[in-house]
Amino acid sequence: MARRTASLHKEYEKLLKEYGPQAWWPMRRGFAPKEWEVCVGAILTQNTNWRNVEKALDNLIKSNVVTPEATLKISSRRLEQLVRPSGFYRQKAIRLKTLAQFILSYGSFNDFKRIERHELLKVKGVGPETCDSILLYACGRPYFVIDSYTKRFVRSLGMEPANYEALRAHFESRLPKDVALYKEFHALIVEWGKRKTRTKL
DNA sequence: CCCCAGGCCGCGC
DNA sequence: GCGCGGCATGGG
Repeated sequence: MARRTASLHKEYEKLLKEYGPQAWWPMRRGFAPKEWEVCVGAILTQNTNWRNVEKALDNLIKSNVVTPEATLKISSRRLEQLVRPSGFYRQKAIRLKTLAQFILSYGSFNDFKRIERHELLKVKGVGPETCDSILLYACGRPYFVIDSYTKRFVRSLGMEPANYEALRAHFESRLPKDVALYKEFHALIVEWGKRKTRTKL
């Protein structure tokens, strides 16, 4: 176990060599998403195919609902219709408004960025994966994201994934505390997962 | 027609 | 602290 897990960084290097550097968060319209868009994506992708999330993101962008302020201002009914393609749309509309309100209560997004993890986890609709996605990809903080792809990946290495926190500790304790590395490794794992399950692009 | 997708909440136990 | 049903759309 120790030998296998100690080589986690080598698994990273293998993926990097095979796939090349990935976008840190799915790139849309040819450029990297803004911080709030990452938060929105993290909520909308909960148990949902990213393709459906993109449709919802397109709707939000077309309607210029691209900030926490605009997300609070729009009616719940309208917001529901915009995010509808991503599924669970009533829940997700609520979660977006809740998160927007929460972030704005910090004043600026930059102030929000220093939030304690356990505080962000208290927000209704923000579970461990959504939380760490926001912390890593929107706040630039060194928290390794554990999602279904990550669990599949460690299983492919011959480990049984433990609970979320244990798995996160597993990654974080065996990798240099490096935000860029965490982002890249996670993106590579997602790419790995998509290639493995892809039947058709 | 059935299964799945980058979860999370609320409940019962 | 863990297991389970509910939440909903779109693609294979």
